Amino acid sequence: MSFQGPLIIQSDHSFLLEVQHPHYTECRDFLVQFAELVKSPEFIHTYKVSPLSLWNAAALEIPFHQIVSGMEKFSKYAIPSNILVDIQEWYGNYGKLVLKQHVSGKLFLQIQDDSILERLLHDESLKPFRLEPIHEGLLVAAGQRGNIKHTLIKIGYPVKDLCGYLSGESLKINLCTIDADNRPFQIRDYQKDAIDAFYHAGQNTGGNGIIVLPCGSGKTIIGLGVISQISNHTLIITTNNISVRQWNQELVNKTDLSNDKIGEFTGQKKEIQPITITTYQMLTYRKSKEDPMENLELFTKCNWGLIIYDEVHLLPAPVFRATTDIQARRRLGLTATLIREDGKEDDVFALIGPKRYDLPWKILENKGFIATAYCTEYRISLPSKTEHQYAHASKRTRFRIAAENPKKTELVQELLEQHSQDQILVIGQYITQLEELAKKLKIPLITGKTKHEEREQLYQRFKTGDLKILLVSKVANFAVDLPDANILIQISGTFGSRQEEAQRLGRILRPKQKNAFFYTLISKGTDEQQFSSNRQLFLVEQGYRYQIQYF
DNA sequence: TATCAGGTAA
DNA sequence: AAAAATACCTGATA
Repeated sequence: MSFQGPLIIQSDHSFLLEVQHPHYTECRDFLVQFAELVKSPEFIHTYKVSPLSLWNAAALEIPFHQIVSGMEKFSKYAIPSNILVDIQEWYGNYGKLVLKQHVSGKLFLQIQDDSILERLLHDESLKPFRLEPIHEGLLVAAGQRGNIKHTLIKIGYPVKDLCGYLSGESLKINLCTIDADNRPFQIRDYQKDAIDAFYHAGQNTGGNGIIVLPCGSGKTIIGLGVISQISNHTLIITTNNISVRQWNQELVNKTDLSNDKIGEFTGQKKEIQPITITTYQMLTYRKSKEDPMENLELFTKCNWGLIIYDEVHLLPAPVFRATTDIQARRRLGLTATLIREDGKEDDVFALIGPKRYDLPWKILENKGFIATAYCTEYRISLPSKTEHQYAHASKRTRFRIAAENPKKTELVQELLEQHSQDQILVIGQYITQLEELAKKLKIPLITGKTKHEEREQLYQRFKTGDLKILLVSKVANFAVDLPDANILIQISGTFGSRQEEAQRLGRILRPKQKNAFFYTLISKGTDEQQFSSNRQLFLVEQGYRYQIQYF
């Protein structure tokens, strides 16, 4: 073949992709199905395949031959022989271990591959389970359903769990065709697809797993759809109180459920109803480390037919432990990124489930469901005085000095003038930096300390367009009720959080007539530049290109 | 009954 | 490697 592919596949499982190549986009869309982007400098992007990335591909039923033929099509050179062997093994490992109910009342771990069986029998970490070898597999105590899956994934073997689910208390729920505000309501095609993917993955009874969708694409709607399809008592767990209220509103607004069937279990209210919405903190609260988690015990007694984990990428460690014990309940995880900066992706995979549905951001953009966004990274030199300070600073304080580069103020001013007709959010990481900027530019600032009443007032003024610029701290990461804007200027952010960057871009993606612009400001040649490129990885993977400017 | 300050956790 | 925000509780105040 005379075709020179854009992809260099290396034997260390890294895939190098040429950005300038005419087939770049096509190849990127192919790679994101089973690989993860780890580096994205200007000309060559590095992807890596891992067992987990291939298990997710296998769970999504992306055919293996499609992965191989894609690699052959895009590869510039011959594919190293170990790569094909490795990815086939990883991909193939999903589904090799199947967990089923056994007549004895125990669980049957079916293993078709004798060499795997042999390995498991001698593995130290499996000793405590006292597994009993029988024909074609092992018997496991019924109470160990979660633990065994968790332990096995840590040694490289994902389990396909076919033990089924408890039916849960039933409750008829239907979605409305006209919402409470008298507007027609219809579920979108991709939302329907996501609901179906989840439902059919569990032997057509609704199963377990994760749906990944961009910010602003209506994840709550998908939650409602799944609830109505399963029509069982449901526990919804979210990250904060505002989000609890939002779920409640959406349920009232778009389903035929009466108010008294929906309960909020938070610091303010302690209701448990057929549909109960609570927070992760409430669930795992205890007075001291020695006390039991009373709320959790309270909830495990209920006969839920479905548990929804909102923003599943933020799921805290104690909830993992709790989830281990409720493997017989249907579980739906919702998220925009699925990336965790703490590397616990495999815990999510084992205990909540594999990815069942994923929709690239650019596809939604093309269909007009989210706004077209342009990202720019401004690299700003340090003033000579600060440069000197930076050079002599300890590694700890360096990041902060770079983040608080005083020249950022000038650029912010310039950008504000350029976009005088737009709704602009300025987001920063450090309160002192934000306060200074607020004073200099005479813009209102919202931080964690701002009273709720004052926040609402500012949000309201911003919504009506009376106020065109708003300065916000990290509250923006959690504030679900933050009004929409079309320009976002990021003056500093958390070390290398890909998740945060994605969330922030999501702030300006609600569809509107105007295009969205995302500016991220960093100090040239400092540690901040390194962190910044890490932050951008997820969005680059999704097809966003950061234009580099110098200031 | 509601709201606020203060402390703790993760 | 570090700062900020959140949500829980308790107890005081109105």
